[in-house]
Amino acid sequence: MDTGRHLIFDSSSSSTRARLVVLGGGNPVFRGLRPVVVGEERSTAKRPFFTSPDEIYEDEYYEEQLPEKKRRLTPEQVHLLERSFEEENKLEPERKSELARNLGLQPRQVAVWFQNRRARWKNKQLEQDFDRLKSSYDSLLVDHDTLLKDNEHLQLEVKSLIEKLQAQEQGASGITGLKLDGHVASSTGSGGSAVVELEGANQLVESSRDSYLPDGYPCERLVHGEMHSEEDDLSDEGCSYYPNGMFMEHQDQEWLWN
DNA sequence: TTGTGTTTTACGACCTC
DNA sequence: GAGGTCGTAAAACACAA
Repeated sequence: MDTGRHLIFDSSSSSTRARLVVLGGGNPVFRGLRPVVVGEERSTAKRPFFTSPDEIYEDEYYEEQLPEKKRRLTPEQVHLLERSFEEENKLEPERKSELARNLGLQPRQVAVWFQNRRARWKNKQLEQDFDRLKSSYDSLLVDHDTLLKDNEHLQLEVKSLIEKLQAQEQGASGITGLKLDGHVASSTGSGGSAVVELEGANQLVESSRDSYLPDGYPCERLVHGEMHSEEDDLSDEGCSYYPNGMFMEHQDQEWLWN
């Protein structure tokens, strides 16, 4: 990661700021030495490459190019830049020049500051989007788990009802009008619904449904208001306990995070 | 004081208009 | 060609040990 060392110089005698970039790390004297001048919007006045390691220690050069640390902008400068960024996060040339003049900075510094500020803003946006998606996902997950539990509960109830009916069928052969011809329909592979196919027994099932079905629950497929004929399709095909579009398998949700 | 993680400033490469 | 994004280096800074 650390590809080299930078020695930064500043020309105090002119507005041109010069940076000496020492590439390659290790002893700077023996590496590729390339002074890079950044001045008025990347001044073209570049100092040539050093031709020998000794040149880096030339007194004249240091007299001319005093060492400079990378300076942070003052809080006042940052404040003004922030205010300007809030107004418009893109920088037209006139605005850039004006800001630079007002802040005592190079136009290039203002441009760079805006570039970096946009990058930070974008990162922040991404973080916020992630948080929103994550909480939405977590909430869906809770709903999903709740529905799975409901479904499990329903299946148990159905099973229990069937057993009751079977017992009644055996013990009440003299009662007319109650003919059991039921079974638990196959569930969907995704923890889908359980449906009882009954003939003449809907009232028994109806009597217990309020105990576990939420208000407005789409359970018409489970218990119809009237007797079914033999031709009625009472399988659970297409009858999920999830409203349309709500159900998602856990593995199907992974795309959200990939 | 020192080691380490984070933020800020600055640049080069590449892309778009 | 100007100005944008993206990735990264390195200085500056914050902070725990």
